[in-house]
Amino acid sequence: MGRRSCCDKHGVRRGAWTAEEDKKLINFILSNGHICWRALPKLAGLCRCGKSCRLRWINYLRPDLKRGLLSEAEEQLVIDLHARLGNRWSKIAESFPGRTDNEIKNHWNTRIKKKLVKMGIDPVTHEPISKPPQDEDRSSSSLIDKNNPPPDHTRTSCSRSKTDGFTSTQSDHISPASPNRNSSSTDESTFHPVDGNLDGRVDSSMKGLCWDEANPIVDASWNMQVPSTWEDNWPWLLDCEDFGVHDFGIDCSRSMDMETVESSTLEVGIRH
DNA sequence: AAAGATAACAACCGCCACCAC
DNA sequence: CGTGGTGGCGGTTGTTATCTT
Repeated sequence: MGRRSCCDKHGVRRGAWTAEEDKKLINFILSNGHICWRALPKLAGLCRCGKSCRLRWINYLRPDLKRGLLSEAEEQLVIDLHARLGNRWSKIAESFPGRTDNEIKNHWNTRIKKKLVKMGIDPVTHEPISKPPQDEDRSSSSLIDKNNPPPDHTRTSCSRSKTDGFTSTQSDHISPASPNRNSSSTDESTFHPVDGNLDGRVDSSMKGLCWDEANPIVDASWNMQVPSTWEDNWPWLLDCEDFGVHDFGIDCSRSMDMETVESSTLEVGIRH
């Protein structure tokens, strides 16, 4: 509709973030929170667009991020949630404290998808591909009951519509129950992770995998843990030898009393 | 050891929802 | 109510790392 992108492309850096930029961003957010993503780059002295800063922070710099590969249990839960929610990665990511939607999405696209195909399961429909593998161990994947087909996410490209959820740009067989991140009618309102199914039925593969607040599969160490030191949370930044850690006021955060850090990080956490 | 293929992941883009005015 | 700004989401691409030949 002709609206300009959030950032003009002139004078705005793109591509991989440098350690220096990371430090500036971390430093600024820890000190001030992110007041306004659009204004942040200027205030933090970054030649980036706000969107880019937000993404970098959320996907990579947040202190509460878990790193490393998804565990088997996490992977299985992704599969189960995907079967129910479709490609709504942010919703799926909500069940994985410390993981980002981007991370889960990437993991899905690069690993889980292939894994499922190997197992003879269509990663889109979660149905067996063509002839169902008779003797294959299907316990490790949650196949959806034929009477309760999974949400249709056969589209490879879709746009979201205010009124009817997804509008297909490639596939025209959209089921009415298609996932719609805006409508709470079909899934999130009725899907109870603990129950493990849309209507409370527990599919066998979900037993023992259901998200349980009391016994989360993933640890709960994501609650905006306050970094005690820079080395603890952003150790890779210290590897950069092009500039000193102290060049960007990092030291001030180190000496920042914990109350300040706590309030600022808490603020960041609360805002989202 | 080098080249090509593949996998993994960070980052970007475009669209949409929400909100303030 | 309409418009514009902003944040958030999902799809896609680009780059780097790893594996294979």
